[in-house]
Amino acid sequence: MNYQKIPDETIKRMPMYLRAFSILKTENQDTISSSQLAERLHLNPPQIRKDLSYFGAFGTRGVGYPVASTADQIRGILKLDVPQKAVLVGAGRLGAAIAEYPGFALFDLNIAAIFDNDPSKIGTKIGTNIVEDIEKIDTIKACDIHLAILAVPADTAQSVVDGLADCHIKGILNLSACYLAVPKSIKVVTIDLAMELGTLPYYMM
Amino acid sequence: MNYQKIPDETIKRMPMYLRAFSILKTENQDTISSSQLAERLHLNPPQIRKDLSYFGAFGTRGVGYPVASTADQIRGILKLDVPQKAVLVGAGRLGAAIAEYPGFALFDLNIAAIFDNDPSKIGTKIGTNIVEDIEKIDTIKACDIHLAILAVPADTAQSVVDGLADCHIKGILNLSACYLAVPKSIKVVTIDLAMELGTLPYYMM
DNA sequence: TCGTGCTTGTGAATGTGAACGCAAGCACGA
DNA sequence: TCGTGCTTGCGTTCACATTCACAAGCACGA
Ligand SMILES: NC(=O)c1ccc[n+]([C@@H]2O[C@H](COP(=O)([O-])OP(=O)(O)OC[C@H]3O[C@@H](n4cnc5c(N)ncnc54)[C@H](O)[C@@H]3O)[C@@H](O)[C@H]2O)c1
Ligand SMILES: NC(=O)c1ccc[n+]([C@@H]2O[C@H](COP(=O)([O-])OP(=O)(O)OC[C@H]3O[C@@H](n4cnc5c(N)ncnc54)[C@H](O)[C@@H]3O)[C@@H](O)[C@H]2O)c1
Repeated sequence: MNYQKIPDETIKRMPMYLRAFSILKTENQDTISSSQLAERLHLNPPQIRKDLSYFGAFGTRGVGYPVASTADQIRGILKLDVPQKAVLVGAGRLGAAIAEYPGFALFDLNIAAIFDNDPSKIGTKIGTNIVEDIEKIDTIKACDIHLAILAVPADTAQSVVDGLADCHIKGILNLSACYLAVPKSIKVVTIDLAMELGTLPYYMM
Repeated sequence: MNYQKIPDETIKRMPMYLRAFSILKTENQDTISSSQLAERLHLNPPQIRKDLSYFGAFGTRGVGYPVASTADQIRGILKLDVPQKAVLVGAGRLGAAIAEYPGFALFDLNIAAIFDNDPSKIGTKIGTNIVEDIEKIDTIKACDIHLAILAVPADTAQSVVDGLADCHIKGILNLSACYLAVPKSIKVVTIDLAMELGTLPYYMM
């Protein structure tokens, strides 16, 4: 048994690799070397080789990585080889932008349901979904949905999460500026745009 | 001279500390210990002490950190002690959500101008700003604006950035999924929501 | 004025990830 | 069939970040 823990940083880069390989496929390039790929992504070639080698030997020495099959491998690793459904909670400004964003399709991630608690929003259509009442969040249990995107105000985020935890949700993308307490079985990624913008002035001369 | 390079990871946490201290101030708590703060932010106490100590000794042994003055110190470190203006390029779905988001105010970050290239958007009002023609991006040179938020399609992002580089912009928050080539004087932070969501299925059992 | 208790500040140790350099080994042509 | 050139895979080294452990030192009360 040659088990080795895979660095989180490697996992974070995998979708970038998948995107690159997907694009290469549309360009009809059938192999790519680590140095060519590194140039595209602005990484170092050894970084890419090490990352991919954590999951096995995908490349051919002297040639490079076969585009199509490596893309399939990465999709399998990330569990993106089957379409994944996500629920969006919070149909506000940011939620609406996300609901209409076509860019998730590249990863076969689909927003399959939208919930809000504002009566004026419930029943309206955003993208291909009708906004439903957050009280009925239980209905997603029957829908094979395991991802959630959270675009509600920070002070209500925790209560929404508590509800999601009972609905087989296993991954949450949290867009509000708060810590979320979740059972260990749920993975949370928090993105706080204001905080990211707040670091920038520091680097100015 | 006791110069020491400050870890990037420390800088990333500073806005979090600033937010916490700002909130504590509104709660009329005048000192806080590293362990109390750690509990709020779900960090380890030594992490907080080390981070803050990179910038000097703000705390009092036996007591903790004085809320008001430490907040001021952090604001100074992050250059958020003076209001910072940002320009938003791309008044689409995501851009509009950001333009109307009040959460930047906590850090005294203000969106002072919005640009787009779509004639149907130019002239319309979003939040407190009128959308202007991207051709006139030069006008920001006179406005003391050094931050930019980029919410344009990935394939036009680089051309917009080339224009911004001539306009005294020193920091860019890039929301599209692409690498941006910039002079060394400009700091870029890229956030790709699709990529972040794409990592989540990996962690599912 | 002095002692006690508490929390900071910080060097040292540990852990984690990035970069390097080279042996392994496939493809291809002679 | 064998040699050459190229690129991977990976052990090792290096750099960075986190955690630990404890001395330093302020506040407060006796
Ligand atoms: N808009 C941005 O650019 C931006 C930037 C950074 C962070 N954020 C964060 O993203 C989150 C959403 O931002 P927004 O601008 O879309 O806010 P918003 O107020 O426009 O939308 C919030 C939505 O959540 C709904 N909601 C409130 N409580 C709910 C509940 N208990 N259950 C279900 N739905 C509920 C509201 O009805 C509303 O539709 C906030 O936490 C905000 O801090 C937004
Ligand atoms: N909406 C989301 O949830 C989401 C999520 C992740 C990433 N993104 C990324 O953010 C960016 C914007 O997304 P969006 O959903 O707002 O797209 P959008 O198409 O709604 O908006 C893009 C805007 O940019 C403008 N534009 C195009 N070229 C321009 C130019 N040269 N100069 C100035 N303006 C120009 C367009 O007129 C449009 O108003 C895209 O790169 C997208 O990939 C969006």
